[in-house]
Amino acid sequence: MDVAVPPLSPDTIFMPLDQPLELKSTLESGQAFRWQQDGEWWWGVVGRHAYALRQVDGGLDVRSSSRSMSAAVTELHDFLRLDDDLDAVYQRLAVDQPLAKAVERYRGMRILRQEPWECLASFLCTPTSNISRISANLKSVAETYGETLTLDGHRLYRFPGASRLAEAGEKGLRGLGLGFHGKFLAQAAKVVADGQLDLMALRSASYQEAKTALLELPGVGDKVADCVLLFSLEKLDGFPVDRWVRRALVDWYGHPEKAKYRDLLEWAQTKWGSDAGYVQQYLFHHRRLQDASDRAD
DNA sequence: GAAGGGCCTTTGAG
DNA sequence: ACTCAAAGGCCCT
Repeated sequence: MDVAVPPLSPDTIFMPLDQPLELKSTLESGQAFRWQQDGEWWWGVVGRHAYALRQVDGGLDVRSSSRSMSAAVTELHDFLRLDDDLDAVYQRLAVDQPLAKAVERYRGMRILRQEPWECLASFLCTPTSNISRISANLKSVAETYGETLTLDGHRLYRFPGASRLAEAGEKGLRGLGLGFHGKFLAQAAKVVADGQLDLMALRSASYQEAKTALLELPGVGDKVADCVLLFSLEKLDGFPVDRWVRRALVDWYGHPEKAKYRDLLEWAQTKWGSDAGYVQQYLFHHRRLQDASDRAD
């Protein structure tokens, strides 16, 4: 069946994919909070540039504020972790019932390789919050303090650097509705801006070394640390246990409700090794959306 | 050292 | 108008 397709603007390029990718679940599964859907296009920022992405047969249509489209494709490839062999991960997880179900539903959901500072700042805003509020908070922060980018008439904002948010301070951030998260974010911003913590260097550190360093920051406990490790610091064995993952582990794998965080973490890492991060993402997303649809009944 | 409890911001749902 | 919950962490017993 033929569908009328508007012509692509001249600077749209097609990026072929040889990996499973589903944009919606990847960008709306609580790992990144600033991508926005407008019709079939997804708008967001990676590095120094704005992007618009559209899922099409066999790949993505890409628009970017970058002058070099080859650099843009490289940057997206990195961001989307297309270097991970997701089908191989699926094969290893297929023996497990809840995971097989989650993979069937959300095939193509990928872990993202985010910028460590934005990732840390984002997850400092998550405790006892919810995804829609977290997204609103981070949007305010970026619009207030971030550099403006434009792409095809759309305005997007880079996430502000640590020194900019250190200047903003707790007051400025609380003023944006961040609540007590504003204090943690301001404090972390100062530590990073002062060079006391080199986030990028943690990419080449071990899981334990990197985690120990993150746990020094006020507002960073086991869970936030594991999110930053998994979503931005190359630690695919990171296994953040939040409310939803805990429910999944209790109901589907027989763990006691009050199991200690570190016992659950060790169990997951022993069982799934460096697939633990993907396991967590599928359990989280599956469980969260399942409960949401149950409530809608 | 482990375990339990109170507290912290804001927002939306019921 | 009230209570509950939301990708938790900290501090005190």
